[in-house]
Amino acid sequence: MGNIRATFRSQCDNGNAMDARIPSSNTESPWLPFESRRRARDEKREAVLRAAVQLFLEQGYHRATLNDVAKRLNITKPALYNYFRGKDEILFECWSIGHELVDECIAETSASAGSGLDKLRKLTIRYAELMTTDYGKSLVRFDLRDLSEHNRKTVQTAKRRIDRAFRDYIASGIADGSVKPCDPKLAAFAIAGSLNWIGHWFQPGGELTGRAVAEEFAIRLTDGIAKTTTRETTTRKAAVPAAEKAGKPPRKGNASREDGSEHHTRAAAGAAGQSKRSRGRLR
Amino acid sequence: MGNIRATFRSQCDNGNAMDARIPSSNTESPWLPFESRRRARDEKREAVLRAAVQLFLEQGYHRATLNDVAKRLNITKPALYNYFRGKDEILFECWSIGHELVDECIAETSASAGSGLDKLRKLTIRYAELMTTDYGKSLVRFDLRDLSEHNRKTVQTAKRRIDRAFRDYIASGIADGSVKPCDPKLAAFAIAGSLNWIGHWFQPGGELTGRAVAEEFAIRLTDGIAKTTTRETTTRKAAVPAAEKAGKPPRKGNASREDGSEHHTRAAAGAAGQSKRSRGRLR
DNA sequence: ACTATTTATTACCCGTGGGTAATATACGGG
DNA sequence: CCCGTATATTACCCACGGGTAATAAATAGT
Repeated sequence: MGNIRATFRSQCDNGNAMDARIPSSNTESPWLPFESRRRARDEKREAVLRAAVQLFLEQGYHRATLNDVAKRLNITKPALYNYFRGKDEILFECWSIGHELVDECIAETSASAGSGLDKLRKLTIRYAELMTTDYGKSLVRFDLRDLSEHNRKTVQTAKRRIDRAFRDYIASGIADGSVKPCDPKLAAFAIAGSLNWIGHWFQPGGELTGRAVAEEFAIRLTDGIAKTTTRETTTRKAAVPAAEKAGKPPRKGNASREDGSEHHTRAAAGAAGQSKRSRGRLR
Repeated sequence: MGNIRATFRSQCDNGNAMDARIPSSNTESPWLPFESRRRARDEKREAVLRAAVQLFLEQGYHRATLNDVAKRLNITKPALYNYFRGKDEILFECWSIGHELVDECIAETSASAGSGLDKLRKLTIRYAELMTTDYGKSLVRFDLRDLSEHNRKTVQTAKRRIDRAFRDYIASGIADGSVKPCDPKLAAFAIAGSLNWIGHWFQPGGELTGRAVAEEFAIRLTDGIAKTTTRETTTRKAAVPAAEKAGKPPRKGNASREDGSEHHTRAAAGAAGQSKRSRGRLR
């Protein structure tokens, strides 16, 4: 039955020519079928996450099995446990990467100059574009309840932080006169909801590029509350910065290390990278 | 272990006083603990659906088990199979009810007079309010991929119909001058996305009523594309019409009735009720 | 009352899939 | 060259939950 020895290699024929790191479906496996398996640990870890997030999005978290994930990487299920404590931790890490990317967007936006409306637009366009990527979709397509208690709290906190950013920009926009008076809470819900929904319908192969959707939405969503209706060409900048490697293995270990919560820095490229990633669960 | 004989009755102490039918979390079971179990078949069927949709929303489809559903109704799992062919069919029926409700909204809106913008606003407010109900949430919180091939197609078709309604109203609004020129497709995505997201965050117990959210969203979302910015008090009408009973049992039967697709009419109260519900799957 | 039909119950099956134990192979350093 | 560590494999466990078979209780009809 098993014995999937060589005979693979399958979809690993795109040679190289990739420098963009995180967001972009980077489908190649560091595990070449049966020989030459060395490579930095973190690259493998990230490869697992890339495969996992793709599968979770394609099939849904519950339908996608760890065997599926492993198969896509030319390895077997137990090998995954060298890098993660369990399925839900993989899910959490996908979520974490998404949140780091959002935090970068927020940090950059907050650091920039401009009115409240300017910032709202800037965040909107960045957030929208993020929603067209795999890790961005993670933020809205996965179910909080699949996480452990501890990790769920972490994610909830992060989500609140995002919501806060939208509200703050709107509120400051009202204060500086760039935004019409309105309830920041509901307005934020309306805008963020529309953006989040992108993660449900956007398909990378479609007629629309992520950038195009982002720009259109930025105009459409902010026009309703802007004091002066603008149809400007929005700011143009680089897509998303790369992520540099760091951190160390989770190690399950037979010596019961209870509640080991360690950190894994994934520095931002341009802005202040205070993005951490906590690991470990109690079980 | 088992032997859950009497000793129940639990949460069945709200006496009566219920007349509102479908949308409104109507938590009471026609199966009183162990005596007097008669009642029309369809009422039981609907009670199953009410319990199921609540549980699916609370816990998520995959975490909620049929035992959970049954327990909430004071019955046991196999009893559910008197009314449904399987778990995924229950899910589908929840979806179907939601779609019938949407179809009613669309039908009423289309039948009404007014500009494209008027219709867009009318649909928006109704749709938003629907998203605050259990069956409305079904439309956006459940996963298509949990359905059988056949049922999935049905739902997809229905979803396209909804999308079409939004686009058509926007397009006709552009034609009659009530809406600013824009891409109907993207504008519809933006509005519907925002509305759909309500189904993810709205909690009935919160500070906001469904009606309040609906009215605020109707203004907020259409202001961006309206030619004349209005802050009108939106139309006031009755919530949602009742549903009358009809149809007949699915019956699994040991005589293999392959591919039995029957219909179950659920007439609308005010508008033309062409809402059908197809049943059966191939397996 | 007896019987047929519907509707529920108890007891069970079994596929699936997350997770683990034991083990084999590669790698790196002294 | 050999040993320790990291990393992978094979083979297994077992809980969970959807679904079914056999059966019992209730209901309706005559």
